[in-house]
Amino acid sequence: MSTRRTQPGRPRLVPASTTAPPREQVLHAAAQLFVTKGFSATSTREIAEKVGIRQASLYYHFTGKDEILAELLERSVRPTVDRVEQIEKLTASESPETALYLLALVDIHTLAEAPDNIGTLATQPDVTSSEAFDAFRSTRAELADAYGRIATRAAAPSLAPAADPRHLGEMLMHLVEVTTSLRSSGVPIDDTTADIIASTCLRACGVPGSRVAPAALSAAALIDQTRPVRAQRPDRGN
Amino acid sequence: MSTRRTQPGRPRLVPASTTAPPREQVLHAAAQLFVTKGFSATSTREIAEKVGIRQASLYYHFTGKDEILAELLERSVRPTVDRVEQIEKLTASESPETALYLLALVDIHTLAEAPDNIGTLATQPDVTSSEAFDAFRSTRAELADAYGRIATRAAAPSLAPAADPRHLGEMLMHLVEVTTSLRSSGVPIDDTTADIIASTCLRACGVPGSRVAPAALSAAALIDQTRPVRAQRPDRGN
DNA sequence: ATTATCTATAGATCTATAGATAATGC
DNA sequence: ATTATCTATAGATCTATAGATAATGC
Repeated sequence: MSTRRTQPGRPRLVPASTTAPPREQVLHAAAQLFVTKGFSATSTREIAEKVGIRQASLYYHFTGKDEILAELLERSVRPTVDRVEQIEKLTASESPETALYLLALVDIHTLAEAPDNIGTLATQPDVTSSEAFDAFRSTRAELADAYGRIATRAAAPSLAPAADPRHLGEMLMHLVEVTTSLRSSGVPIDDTTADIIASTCLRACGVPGSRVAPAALSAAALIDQTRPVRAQRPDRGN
Repeated sequence: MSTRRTQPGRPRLVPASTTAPPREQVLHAAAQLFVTKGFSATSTREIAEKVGIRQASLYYHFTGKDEILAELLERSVRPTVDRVEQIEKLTASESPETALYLLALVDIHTLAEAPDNIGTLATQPDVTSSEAFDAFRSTRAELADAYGRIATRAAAPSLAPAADPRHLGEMLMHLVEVTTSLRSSGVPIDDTTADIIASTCLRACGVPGSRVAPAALSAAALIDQTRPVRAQRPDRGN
C-alpha cells in the first residue's frame, strides 16, 4: 500500500529496467564496457546509453570517468585484501604452503565471483599508467606483498630467479589471474578448477608434489573461517 | 666515399637520432607507448612526437593507427607460430610432455626477446574487441590450437575442467604470458626462469613431477633445431 | 620524377560544466 | 527543499586528408 509509485528526481526518458540504485546501474554498465572494450576506448556516452540516461547525468553520481573505474578496481581486490589478515592468523601454526594455498583459494574465489569479471581491469595499461588509480595500486601492492611474504616461506630454495619476494608475489598474482582468463573463455570456475589453479601456484614455487595435496586439504578445512577483518558491517542488533 | 650525406625526401624539423628506417622508428615509438599507456590512450600525435616527426607524417608510412598496432601484434606471435610445424615434427617420436615443454620454451623465448615487450599487447581489450585485428586473432588462434592439441596429449585425465583443448590452450598461453609480466617487473628471463615457467605449464596440465625433468632435458636438446618453416629468407647465393 | 617530410585544417568526437526541469518530501 | 534527471554547449582534443615543399635520383 505504501509503495512509492515513482522515485524523487526528474523521471528518465527511458525508465529504469531494474530497481537497483542508479549508482550501481552505472557501475554495472561501465564494468561491462570497460572489461570488453577497455577503459580508454569506452566513452561516457556509451556508459550512459547502456544505463538509459543522458551522458551528463553520470556526473551527478561520479566526479568523472576515472572515479567509476577507481570504484570498480577497488571492488575487485577488496574482498581478498580484507581477508589477508585472517588468513595469516588461521595458518600461523600450519605449513607455509597451506597458507599460500589458502590465500590463492580466497583470491580465486573473489575473482570468480566478482560481477562482470572486473578482475580483468587491474592489468589494463590505463590503470597502471594513470595517477588517478594510485589508491588502487597501493591496495593491490598490499596484496602482492602478502603473496610475496607467504610464498617466500613456502618456496623451494631452487627458485633463485624469483627470489625477490615482490617478484614472486607478482608472478603468483599473474598465475591466479588465469581465473579471469578462463571465465572470459566460458569455463566455469568450480571447486575443481580452483584447486588446479591453487596447486599450480604451489608447484610454480617449487613445492614438491608430495606436499601439495596435504596443503590443499588443510586449506579447504580453513576456508570457511576466512571472514573479512576490515569493512565488516556493524551488528544488526546495536 | 660514396656515403650519402642526406636521405631523399624533405628533411625533418628534428633530425633522426638513429639510422633505422623511418617505418621502424614509428613502430618502436608506438610500441613503447602502446605497451605502457595502452592503444586507445595513445594518440598519433604522441607517437609522432616521440619519433620526431609531425603527426600527419605517420600516414605516409601507415594507413592509420590500427595498422601500426596490427604490425606489432603480428611480430609478437610470428616467430613462435613459424616454428610450430617444426616443433611437432621434431617431437613426433618424443613424449607428449616433451613437445609441450619445447613449445613453451620457444614461446617464452619469443616473448623474452620481442622488442619493447610487445607480447603484452595481445591481451589489451582494444585488440580483442576491434575487427581491425582479425588477422592477428586468427594467427593467435592458430597458436592456441597448437597449445591445446599438444597439451591435450600430455595432460592427465584428472584435468576435466580444462578438458576442452581450446580452453587448455588458452590457459597455457596465459601461463606463458607471465614472461611478459616478469619482464615488466624487471626480472631477467634467463634459461633458469624459462625452465621454471615451462615446467609450470607441464605441472598445470597434471604431468607428474617425475616426468617433468626428463621432458626438460629432451626439449633442451631439440631447441636449437627449431628453425622457422614459413617466412624463411631465400639463400644468399641464389 | 620520386621520396619523405611539412603546414593547415575539416569533421568527428569526447569530457565536463551550467543551468533548467520534474519528480518527491516536509 | 531536495533529488535526479534533462538540455545545451564550451573547449579540448583526435584522426585523417589535401596539398605544398625540400631533399635525392636519373
